[in-house]
Amino acid sequence: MIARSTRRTPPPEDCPLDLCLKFLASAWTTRILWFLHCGPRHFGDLRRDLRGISAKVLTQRLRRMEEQGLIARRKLPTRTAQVEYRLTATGREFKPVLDAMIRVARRIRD
Amino acid sequence: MIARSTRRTPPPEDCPLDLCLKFLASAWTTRILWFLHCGPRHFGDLRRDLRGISAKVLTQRLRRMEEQGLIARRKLPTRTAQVEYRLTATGREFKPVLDAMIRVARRIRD
DNA sequence: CTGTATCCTTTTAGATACTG
DNA sequence: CAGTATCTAAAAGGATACAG
Repeated sequence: MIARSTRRTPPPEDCPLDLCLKFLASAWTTRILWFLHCGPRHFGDLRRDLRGISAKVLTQRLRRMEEQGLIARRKLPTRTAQVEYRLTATGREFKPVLDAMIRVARRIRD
Repeated sequence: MIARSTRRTPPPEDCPLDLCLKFLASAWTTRILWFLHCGPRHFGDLRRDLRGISAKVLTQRLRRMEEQGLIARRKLPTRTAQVEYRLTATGREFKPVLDAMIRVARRIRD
């Protein structure tokens, strides 16, 4: 016997999973997506949503997500500086993943 | 007008998303789950599956996943030391999340 | 084959102070 | 309100050598 194994071969390395993970690499990123699914939110709203996140890190995550095309940034023409973030069409594509995460979490918790 | 905002309030902080993220925090973890969904695999098989992972990091991830109850470790009674890792029932619960990740990745890629 | 031990780098994040 | 700047810490990961 020469063949070293008859085990099933794993999926190819170009698995789309890797692509998805490039987007969800940070725990904060996933949470930001979640909160924006409720609708557009201001920078300050997100800071309150994501209790504990620092302004620096929030800015970093938002900039990254903007580069990736997940969210869009818009300055509001208000008196005091205000900025609104909203999901792009691409960003909305992740909803099924978040829903699946929530479902499995509930099952494990119970 | 005193209320500072009429914006939708975000979901409660005990969102199950956080629980799920505790499991999928590492990119390697998600990939390991994926490969184990094909069936039980040896330590060396996983090293080849996860091209680029070091033995140290693979061990770290596997130990952590074992503690979390995602996988089970079993020493095989072979002549040379061999260890098999397989998903637990809890580990299998994550399949829908992985599937959703793959679907969105494919949509974004195209 | 399945790890452990060391050392080092990168990424992520927190704290704090400050600005337009 | 929405950031920037700076410094620091913790976590994740890589490389290499070595062990049972």
